[in-house]
Amino acid sequence: MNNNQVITRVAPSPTGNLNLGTARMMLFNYLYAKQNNGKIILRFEDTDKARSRKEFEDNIKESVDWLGLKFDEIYRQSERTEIYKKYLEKMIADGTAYISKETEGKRSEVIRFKNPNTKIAFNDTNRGDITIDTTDLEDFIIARSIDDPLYHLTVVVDDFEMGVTHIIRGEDGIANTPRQILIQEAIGAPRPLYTHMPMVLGNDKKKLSKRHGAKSVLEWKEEGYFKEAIINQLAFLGWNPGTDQEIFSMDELIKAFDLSKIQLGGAVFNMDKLNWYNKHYLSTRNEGEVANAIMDKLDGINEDIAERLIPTIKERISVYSDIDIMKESGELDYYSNDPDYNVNSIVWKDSGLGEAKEHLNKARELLSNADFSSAENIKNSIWDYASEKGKGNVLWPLRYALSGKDKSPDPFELSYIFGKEITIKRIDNAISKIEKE
RNA sequence: GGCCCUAUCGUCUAACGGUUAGGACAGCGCCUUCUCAAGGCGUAAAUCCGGGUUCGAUUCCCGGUAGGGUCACCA
Repeated sequence: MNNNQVITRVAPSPTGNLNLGTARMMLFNYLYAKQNNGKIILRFEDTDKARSRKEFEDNIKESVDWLGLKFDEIYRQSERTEIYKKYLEKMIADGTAYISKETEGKRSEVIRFKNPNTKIAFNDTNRGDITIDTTDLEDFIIARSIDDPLYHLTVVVDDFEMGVTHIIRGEDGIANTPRQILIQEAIGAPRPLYTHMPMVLGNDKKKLSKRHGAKSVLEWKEEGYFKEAIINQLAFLGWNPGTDQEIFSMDELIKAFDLSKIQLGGAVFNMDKLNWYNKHYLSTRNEGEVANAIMDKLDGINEDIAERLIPTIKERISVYSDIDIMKESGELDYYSNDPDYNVNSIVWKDSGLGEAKEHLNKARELLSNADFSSAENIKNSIWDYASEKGKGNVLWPLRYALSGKDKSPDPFELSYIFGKEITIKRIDNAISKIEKE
């Protein structure tokens, strides 16, 4: 047992699903522990029996597993009542706590801490010395009863019992620190090192919350975000390596992480940057895995077409859920249904309807004899003609005939995706539409 | 409101008294191109204000201002 071993902890209360803010706190504790060959403890602070739920605990566990955060030890405070009781009894015997008769509140009797009413000065590793007068804290309550301890007591006892050396927590913990130091001193616990991280903010600069549509880690996962993107994004919220490197794997983060470089001011969560990270990781992902994921989202589209559509989709999304958005906006309709045409749109710029028809006929002929095994081959079959007649004059009507949209992938790609039969059919449809005019 | 924390481009940030204040995302422009997307190149954009200290302040100190946090028999 090494007395100098770094031990960090993260202590969520299972009263909700794991959100990004807490996940970020876990990440920093994890990085710091790992880079110092230390330990990290996960402790469920479930002393509030009314609000704590097993399903949230499960959600938190599943989330950290997915993120790749491995904890060395896991505890549940509700199973440690005897330990807290021991300290409570000792404190009462010592006179640092006492049983108090109450005239207000839910109980007629609670246990209060005997506040010495001093100024507490503590050092935050990054913020320097912070001094707070504890007088207005009064004799705060540390337990509902001897068997029913409250947060401040359990935190201090556990951090002591578990040998926690470094507390890395949110800035909102600053206000709690004096109370906890008071209790440490009462039970003779050493003072750990404190680092308070800036909050994650929404666009309105307020603490990120459900109101901002803040999603749980698993919900991000459901949308198709990669854990690498989320970890990378989270790491850069309130920290940076001081170099121009933006992309970091977990191992690189462990090496590069520097607690002293943690920012002091709050950081706004930037969705665009997350999407950028995710697109990056999408591009470096195993192709088979990506193909399967995209394929799943493309149900409802003919399987052969969907198969050939995959690379086109991959290039156009940042995250898999973008495909759902494309579907809803109708952007994918022409992959499963022949489009309707607005005759005027078939024509490229100021060229005429007759000309469009002529080029479509020629394109039909060339494509009938073309090798459809790749978009490149299709392009080759028609490229010379298009170059000669003007690419816009030929390619725009062709592309429009295939998609019925002003904006779409290029006609070679579309032809390849559709295959010869559908390609020819749609050209015929467009031609007959022109003829009906 | 009391107490505490914070303050560089729109956003995330670099700078540890001397820089043309750098990078990334987003934006804009150009190139590529039949359109869109992707890609390449480029461009615009910041030291909250006022006092000090100093030969010299983004940087150190003080005061404002603004933002955030916290004031439970929650954690």
